[in-house]
Amino acid sequence: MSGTRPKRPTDRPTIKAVAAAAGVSTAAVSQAFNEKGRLAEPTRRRILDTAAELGWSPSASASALRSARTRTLALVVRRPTDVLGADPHFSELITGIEGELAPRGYGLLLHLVAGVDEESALYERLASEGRVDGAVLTDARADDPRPALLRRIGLPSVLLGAPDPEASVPTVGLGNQGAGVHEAVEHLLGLGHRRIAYVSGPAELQHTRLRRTVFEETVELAGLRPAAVLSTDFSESAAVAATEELIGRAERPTAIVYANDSMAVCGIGTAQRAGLAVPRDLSVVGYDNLPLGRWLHPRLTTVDQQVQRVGAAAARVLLARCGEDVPETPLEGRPHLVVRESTGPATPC
Amino acid sequence: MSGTRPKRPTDRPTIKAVAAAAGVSTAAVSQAFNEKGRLAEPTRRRILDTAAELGWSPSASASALRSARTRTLALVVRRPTDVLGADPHFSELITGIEGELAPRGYGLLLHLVAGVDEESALYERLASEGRVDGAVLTDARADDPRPALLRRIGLPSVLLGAPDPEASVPTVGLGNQGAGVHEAVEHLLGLGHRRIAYVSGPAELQHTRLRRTVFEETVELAGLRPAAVLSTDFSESAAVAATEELIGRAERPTAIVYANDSMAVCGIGTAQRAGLAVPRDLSVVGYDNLPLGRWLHPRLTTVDQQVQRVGAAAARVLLARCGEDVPETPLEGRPHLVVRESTGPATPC
DNA sequence: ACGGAGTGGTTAATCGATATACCTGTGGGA
DNA sequence: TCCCACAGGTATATCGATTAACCACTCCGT
Repeated sequence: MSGTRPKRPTDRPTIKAVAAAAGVSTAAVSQAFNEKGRLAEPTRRRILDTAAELGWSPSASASALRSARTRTLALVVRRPTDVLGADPHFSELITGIEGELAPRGYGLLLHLVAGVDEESALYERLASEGRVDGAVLTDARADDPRPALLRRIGLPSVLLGAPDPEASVPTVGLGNQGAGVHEAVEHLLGLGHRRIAYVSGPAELQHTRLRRTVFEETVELAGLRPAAVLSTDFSESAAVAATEELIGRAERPTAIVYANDSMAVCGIGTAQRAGLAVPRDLSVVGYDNLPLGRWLHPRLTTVDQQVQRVGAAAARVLLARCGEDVPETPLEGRPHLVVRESTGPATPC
Repeated sequence: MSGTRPKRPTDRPTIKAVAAAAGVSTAAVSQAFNEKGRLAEPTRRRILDTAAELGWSPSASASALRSARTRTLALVVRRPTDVLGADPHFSELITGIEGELAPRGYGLLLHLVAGVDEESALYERLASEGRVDGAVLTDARADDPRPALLRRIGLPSVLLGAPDPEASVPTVGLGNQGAGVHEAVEHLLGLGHRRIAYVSGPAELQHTRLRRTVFEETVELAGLRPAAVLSTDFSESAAVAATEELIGRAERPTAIVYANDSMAVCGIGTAQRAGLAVPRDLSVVGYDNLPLGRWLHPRLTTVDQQVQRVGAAAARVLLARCGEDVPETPLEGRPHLVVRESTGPATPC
């Protein structure tokens, strides 16, 4: 004899044991679990009952091998250089995704990578090993190489970002992505601010460019010019540096809009440390509506973009691509400004 | 004919194709990739090269089925009632774990659950489906049912918490867990504080009880009594409520120690909102040393417990249990107080 | 009475890699 | 010269489920 049992400590029951115990063929057991084929209801019941009794569930590897479906999706998180500021953002996203996966027995394979190349290599490996049925792509970039890559290697995916019918993979995101920043700027203008600055994320991210453009347009539409537009890598230290630069200026801005909440929080801290009161001396707006913002003092005015709901929607699209029977719930709504306490009337200085 | 090819869109090369292309048997290819058996170095090279050329990696499901090893570990995160305060904590943990998994080709399967029962059911399913090789158990509880459960179902696991040789599964954590809180209290006493309160986490968590006990002992050793000890569920709202209760008292505490950073941040916000200055009117200490704390104003004094390193150590223990060749790097060190700006001299009121 | 359509299953090939047992050639010691 | 050890592979059973194809039986209309 050749091939031998690896004999793991766990000797779990197999489909054969269940079939024998229920007095049916293994095919019947499989059908009972997959709701395929045609089984009389009593038979199905009996099979399910005996399986429960024996504590049996189909082996994930065996069924993945045979059916070429792993019931697992991948989420790759690219970490910026240092401590990632966008982190709580991902927690929210994961919550949204998991909410759709769990009830369907799907799993989420999470990976952390350092850079773009590493990320691509990882997708290639995941696809090549057949480890997942699909992947959620976050942070759409300008000229993003990933959709083409995933399409080439045949791994279903969704891209998070502005809905784009032209894209080579489905894109999921709230419509009218600029609305949030637009609203934020209007809000500040309404409060009398005339010198408004924007602290942006990395220029290669698509949403970053869009928001920045909307910022500039909205300000210019009011007959003004942006006080400043600074780019950062989303890191806390960059946010601090940008803020210091801005409030150190002779004509310092009376309001700063940040590309995400984490940076806004750093910005508030930095301003306060410099002796400025928020919002009296400086108004601050964030983006993401992280839970944290509600509890700070002052509470953060921010843009809610419903990351959780977007994550859930992305998961649904992907599940549908994987042949799951998922309700078509199109994602509606748009980013909305949540006015709290970090913004106030402009005070001439 | 019966069994037929499911014919997925992706028709990836198989081990057979590689074997043929390299002019060897499939067994040889397998051995080349698993560094088992005896292959001449040139042969191994050639196989690896042709595999790379064809873009082949062994199918995860097939090799999992045959070898009974999935090269995947599970991390189940139990979410408290509402927005989880402990979240950034998990991000750190995941970072630590992934750092060890990635270089070895392991994956991390992440699940979110609502309660303890759901968590147990999930482990049973994961084990029963053979989806993972092991699991990291977070938040050790008093009378934690999970170690026994995982031992019964034969799923390797590590428990994060105070090292305990008695435990039925290996436990990973910094030694002398109480040291951080002890140091924090000594620090406050040294600053002249006499009315110190503690805002604790859920009583059923082991580390919570330990820290609380250490808090009480240290205070009493100084001949004082705790100003108050309040239990919460780690949620932001509970932290706010506890803080409001404390600062509303006639004899309000001059310092509050929180069981984690998220709550401490909420506490600072709440105190400031009530018109108190931190640390002038109230000193605040957190626990975890989240990145965020460095950027707030005032910067948060907190206890560093090196969550990342603990996560990495846990992963190593688990990998070793899975037969991986992992260096025995025992985890040393203990929690340390990081003094920043949220604590200051007590002012009599 | 007989063909056709259901109903409710079963049979067996197959997914792709792994691991044990086996085979073959080469060199060295007795 | 013979035999054994050993290096360097190969042959194949096997992991545990899935699924297309098939089969036995009942029921019904004509």
